Amino acid sequence: MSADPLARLNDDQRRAAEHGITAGSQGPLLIVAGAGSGKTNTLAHRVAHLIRNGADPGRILMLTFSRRAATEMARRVERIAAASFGERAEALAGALLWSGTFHAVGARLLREYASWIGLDPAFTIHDREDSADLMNLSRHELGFSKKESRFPQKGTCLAVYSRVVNAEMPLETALIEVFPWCAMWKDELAALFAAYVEAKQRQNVLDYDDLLLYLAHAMAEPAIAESVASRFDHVLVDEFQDTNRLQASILYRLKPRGDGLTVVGDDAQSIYSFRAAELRNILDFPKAFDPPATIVTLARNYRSTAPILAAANAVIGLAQERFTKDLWTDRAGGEPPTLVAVRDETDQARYVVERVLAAREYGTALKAQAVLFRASHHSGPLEVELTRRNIPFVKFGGLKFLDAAHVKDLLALLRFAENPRDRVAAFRAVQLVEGVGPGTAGRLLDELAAVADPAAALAAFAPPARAREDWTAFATLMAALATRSIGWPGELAALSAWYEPRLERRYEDAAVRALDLGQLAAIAATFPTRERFLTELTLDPPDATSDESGVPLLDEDYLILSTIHSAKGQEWSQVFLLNAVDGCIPSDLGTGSSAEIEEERRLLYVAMTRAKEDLHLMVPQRFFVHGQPRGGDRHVYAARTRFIPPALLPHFRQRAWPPPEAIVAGRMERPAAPVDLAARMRGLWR
DNA sequence: TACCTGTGACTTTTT
DNA sequence: GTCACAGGTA
Repeated sequence: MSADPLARLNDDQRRAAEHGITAGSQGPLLIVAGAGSGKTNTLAHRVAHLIRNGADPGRILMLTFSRRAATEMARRVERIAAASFGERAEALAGALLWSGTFHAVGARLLREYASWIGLDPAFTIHDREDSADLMNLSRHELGFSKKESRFPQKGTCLAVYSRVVNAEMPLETALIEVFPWCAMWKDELAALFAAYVEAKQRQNVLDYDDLLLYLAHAMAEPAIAESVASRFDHVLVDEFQDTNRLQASILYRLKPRGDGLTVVGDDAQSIYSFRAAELRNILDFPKAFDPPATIVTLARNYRSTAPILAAANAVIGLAQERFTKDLWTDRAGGEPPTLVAVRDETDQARYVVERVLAAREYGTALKAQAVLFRASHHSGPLEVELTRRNIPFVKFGGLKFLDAAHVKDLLALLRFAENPRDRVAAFRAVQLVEGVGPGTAGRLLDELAAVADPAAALAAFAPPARAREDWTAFATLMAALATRSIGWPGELAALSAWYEPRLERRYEDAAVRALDLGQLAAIAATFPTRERFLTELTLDPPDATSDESGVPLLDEDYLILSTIHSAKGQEWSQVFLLNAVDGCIPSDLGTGSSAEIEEERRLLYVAMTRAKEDLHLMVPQRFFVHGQPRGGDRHVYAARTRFIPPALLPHFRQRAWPPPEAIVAGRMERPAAPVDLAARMRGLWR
């Protein structure tokens, strides 16, 4: 144990870590922490310092916004605690019982307090897809799918609902401000949402928003608020600029006077307004309390070289509105970021691979390098090139393992067994039986909903003639799952065995998909019960799918591919940003309002500030458009992102790749004598 | 009623 | 390249 555990912090960081401990006051604290300013480190030191000064780690609540931030935080606290506690660190491992996303903590508290609020603690949690499907059922039942002019699709309906809940705003306001093209459907949407809520309650399911909504409303009851609040002496919130109003409500009900409350954030890195993140949460935090919260600002950047930081500062400097100061660093030297002009996405991928391999030759591990992009599908050509050249990579963000149809099938079966009233799961599950379609499924579900014992009704159900043969095996299997006679995780193996013939019938690539089922079984084995598996899988889905290349083992070296959103809070030695062109950043889907444009600018800022040593912004001159006939060659010519106008070019180095000479050397072979084209042109008219 | 096929609209970021 | 939906057939 070192003499001063905080010795490695600078003065500002130390003030943040020690706040309220030496002074004896436990007033609220706001840490405004710029990119790379050692934010997570400071927060982790604060937690360790609290514990060292007598705080009970079991009574510390650490809330983060994303799952990735949650794991990162837990890891750092454990490491720092281990360093400063020495031998006692062993006893501390796992002592931080309450650390996770708002949603995960919400789910856990709701299960504990279920009986207080008339909730069945065995509720299942619907992910976004499931919620949209359930919304769709109500949409059909109300007859909105057959309107003369098009009614919003299920995903849009859910987005409106989610906005209303998370932003705590009236439906009308949400429609006007965020979904103006749906404003004509206000009454229908209100009716739809009412039906949706009733459907959820009948089936004993909660969606993501409910995890926050139920908790917020429960906490409005003084008795419950007091009980929950009394469990926590300290509450720390990371990425506070990304929280929405509903989350703020929960926080203020938990700690109305702000005692022991610490929040950390950076308004320049707010990139989640599509999820109703409310920048005012962080701006108004200090004055929400009396006396106001203490503010500590961390403006020194320890991550990037001076030229990279200067370029990033220049980009964010053009923002219309900004509250935090520029970051500074004393890391001298380094190259300015490079703007790389390439012909198309294929060359872009080749350039990245070439540079990644070159850097590895000079000693930069693949893991210390990352390729970032705005939308998940932007990495497609790069993934092809990486696979072709046998370079291992792991992709974060975008399509989830759980989104694959065959994985969803298996989970639907499992969820149906766990909660027979879960209509979305049941609807999907029973249609896996050959000869059962939407009609039969609907009829069965109505029967199940009407009886007291759904398991018995399932066994007694008489399916249509051609489904009869398959049905017996299905009903037997589901009965076994209902009575839990097989045991966990053997249930999943039994389901897979039943499901696999269907897999081969349905999909060409059944072999690849079967691997996913194997992986699912491996994941399942790490959970003690079926219920825990289902809950935690919904809230904490695995990131990577097992395609042909397979998931690299954790001790292997691999390249990181990530959406910018998923890259927040991370850092790498060398960073590539794909498609730094208008239409991608800003996305042409997000250029409606100036607020949206500003968010895209912050997105570029977040991407740039991930780099420690080298930063490459890729500018493909053209790329192919989706949604055209096979083999079509429609493409658009792209311009450099508008967030790097000519005035900012001095902060960058520009190059074209491949260099012009390479093209000449590779392609041209001059004829012995020059061809006199001019003479031929003249000859055309003679 | 299940299932196949053709047509048209849409395609972000995450819990 | 996907999803929602309409229409035809067994």
